[in-house]
Amino acid sequence: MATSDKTKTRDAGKTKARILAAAKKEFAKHGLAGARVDEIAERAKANKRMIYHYFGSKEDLFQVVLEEAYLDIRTAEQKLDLDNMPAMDALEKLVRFTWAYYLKNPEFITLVNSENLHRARHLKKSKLIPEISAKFVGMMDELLDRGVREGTFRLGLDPTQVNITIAAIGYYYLTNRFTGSIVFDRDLTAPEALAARIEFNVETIKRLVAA
Amino acid sequence: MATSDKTKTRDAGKTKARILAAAKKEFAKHGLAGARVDEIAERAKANKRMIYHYFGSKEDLFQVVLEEAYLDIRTAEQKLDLDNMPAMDALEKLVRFTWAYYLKNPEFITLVNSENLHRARHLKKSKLIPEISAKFVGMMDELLDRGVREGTFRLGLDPTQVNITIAAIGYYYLTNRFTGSIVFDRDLTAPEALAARIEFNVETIKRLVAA
Amino acid sequence: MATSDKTKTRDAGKTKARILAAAKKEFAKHGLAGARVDEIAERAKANKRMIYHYFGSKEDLFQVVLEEAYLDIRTAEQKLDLDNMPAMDALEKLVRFTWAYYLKNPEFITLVNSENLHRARHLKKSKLIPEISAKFVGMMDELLDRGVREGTFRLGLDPTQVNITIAAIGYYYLTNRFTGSIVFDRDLTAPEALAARIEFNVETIKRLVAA
Amino acid sequence: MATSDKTKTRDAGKTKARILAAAKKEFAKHGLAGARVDEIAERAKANKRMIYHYFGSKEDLFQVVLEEAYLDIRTAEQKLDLDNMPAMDALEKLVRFTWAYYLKNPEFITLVNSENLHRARHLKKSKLIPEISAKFVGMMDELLDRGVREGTFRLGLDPTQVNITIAAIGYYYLTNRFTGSIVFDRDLTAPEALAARIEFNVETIKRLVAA
DNA sequence: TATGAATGAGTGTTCATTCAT
DNA sequence: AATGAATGAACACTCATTCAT
Repeated sequence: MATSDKTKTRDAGKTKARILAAAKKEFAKHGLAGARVDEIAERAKANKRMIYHYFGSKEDLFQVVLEEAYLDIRTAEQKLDLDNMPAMDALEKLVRFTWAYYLKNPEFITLVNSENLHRARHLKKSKLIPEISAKFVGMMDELLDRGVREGTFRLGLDPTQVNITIAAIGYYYLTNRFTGSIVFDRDLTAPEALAARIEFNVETIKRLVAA
Repeated sequence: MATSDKTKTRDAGKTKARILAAAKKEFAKHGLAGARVDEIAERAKANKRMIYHYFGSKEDLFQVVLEEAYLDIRTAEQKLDLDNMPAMDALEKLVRFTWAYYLKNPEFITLVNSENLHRARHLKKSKLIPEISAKFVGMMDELLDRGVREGTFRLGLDPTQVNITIAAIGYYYLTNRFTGSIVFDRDLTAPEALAARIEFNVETIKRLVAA
Repeated sequence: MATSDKTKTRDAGKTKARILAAAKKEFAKHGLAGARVDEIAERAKANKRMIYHYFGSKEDLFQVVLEEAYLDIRTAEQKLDLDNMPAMDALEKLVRFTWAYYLKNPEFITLVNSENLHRARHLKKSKLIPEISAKFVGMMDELLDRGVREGTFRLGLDPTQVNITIAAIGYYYLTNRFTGSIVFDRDLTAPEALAARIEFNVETIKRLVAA
Repeated sequence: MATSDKTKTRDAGKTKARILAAAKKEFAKHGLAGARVDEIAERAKANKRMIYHYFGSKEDLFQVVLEEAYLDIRTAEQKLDLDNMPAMDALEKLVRFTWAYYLKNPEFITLVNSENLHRARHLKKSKLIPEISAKFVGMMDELLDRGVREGTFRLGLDPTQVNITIAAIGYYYLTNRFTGSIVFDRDLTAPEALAARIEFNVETIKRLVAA
């Protein structure tokens, strides 16, 4: 009788998940400093006290949100199955995936920006991130090697630089699309503009690695 | 002797300038939400009241700081004198300049990030920005045209995409160097790392535009 | 023992009531502009934050205080039971009641003065006031009609003018008793002075309506 | 040569007068607490420092404004020349004058209200006010005596009560016209409403004093 | 597990007043 | 006589966090 009519509450896992989802939105929208704990609680339809119960503090909550964000993108990348196609195709697939992921998960970019404003203070404390990052880095190592062997990639490319560049040309466009739309006097957020950008990016990367 | 140790006071222009400089640092360090008006006042050795006297509000001050930042980079770009050299050299010069400017003025990046978090709310109100942006955009238009005429650039390149890409590969690296250093397990801020990155970027852009 | 000395805490209703009572005093004493939120909090032995939690803002709090004040006097008037006596007696009763109410609730006058300084900005937003005012206005309509039927009141009296006049001769005396005491060089606040005034007012109204 | 092109400035008397006029408006509009010294300075097109130079402080300025206000109405009353007509006519003339004065000088009412909120703190310090008030009070003494002698006024009327009542029925209506318009669901500020009120007031006073 | 009430230290902003010229 | 710059105390309001149940 006690819990029967309150299935929403009294369920630790769900409450925690709702808080996390709400926090992700709030942190993405306003950054760490601008985010409001009250707002997170309300959005999560959870009592504010629960946030402290489960996560300890606003900053700790931010760290968990951030870790989850990285975990999510890295997991998705692992599922790309890039090994069963020519290296050049695999690379294009990765470029398109990265762009699509940023588009579908705009919080990722804002969270990372916030974290960099804080000089990666929270990420440094994480034990999870280095682990999952290693796999991601290894992926590009192998891909570039394979491309060289296949004769389509040039030799001597630094995998980290390539990785960063792939991220950069998508990430920068999206995070700066608001100021960019003013500077370039053009709606960078329009569907056609987005479509044009990804094609341009694919071309950029292909030319970058081409043998 | 009387005024020697108080040269700072009773000079509206200087006080305003000190406030602006202090605000630039504070906003760059903590973002709009995280910045503290008290801190700005203290750093500027000015009375907090003066900030409101000269700038109206924290947000208005942010807008002025942002405008000044854009004005500064656009002014510096205009001084590059790119017309008196082959287009490919001019492009490389621009890439190197952009990178150097970001490095020397790290606030620029953080301010722009902050502004994008706020969806360019302040830039939209500015009358100055569209004006100075137009010139900047025109510069690339002409450069690409000339490169094509000189036979070194390929045809059909979108100047805006090129501009964005030049900014992206520098900006992203720098704004994300803290999380990046963890993800890639490598000190991206080390002088050698910076040197390597700019060379990589020059290569990237050259390959992008090459005929 | 546990809760005995802290009965005030952890009771939303009581806290709210304490804030309202404190606000009434503070607003009455200093007006809207002169009132201090800190002072209200202290007087209410409540945290300042609670004021904003329950009432939103200083102005909103003022509006609630004002509404309560009007509600209180209108409720008290409804209890007068003026129907079971000759109209002239009823009118006198109302005059005496109004005076007594002003005397016992000096905040009412000051609050209304404050609100008029602000051109009824807050009252305009209220949905409650028009409702309760209608009943009050109707009361005088009926009373004057009855007085005419009973042959003691003259015909053609405007109920609103009578109402205003009854209020005026009491309200003005009390709100201006401080400057009045100087101008007339006489202590208008002395008990005898008050007693004399109400008798004079009864006479004034009786002569005003007499057939 | 020095002052020729600056006739506005460098004239102590005029600056003082402009400050006084501006202060009257500002105090009338916002009360003592709500009034802003900056606003007064701006309205007077005077330097803020001048206010302190001439008047010492915000409160002292308020006192001067208040004294001037009382001085003005009392002076105007003295000019009414009530002796050369029947007492009843003189009384009516006074009632109409008082109403007209309030209407034409709405600041008077608001200033007096403000002063009463402060329990006549400033008026108490004035040496001027008791003097000029005495004459005003004496006027009614004589008028009532004469009315009795002429056989139109009843005996035993307290001049102070009559004075207060004449003021009350005009003052209250005007000061409370904003809340009144809501309570009585009628525009008390309309020209017709004002015209109706003064006639009602004349009737009220005539009936009050009638033999 | 969950909650609504409560808090103290800020946080942006405003104000009357004084300083230096 | 007049001014623009500057100030410190206060003000309305907010926030992350804890208490009591």
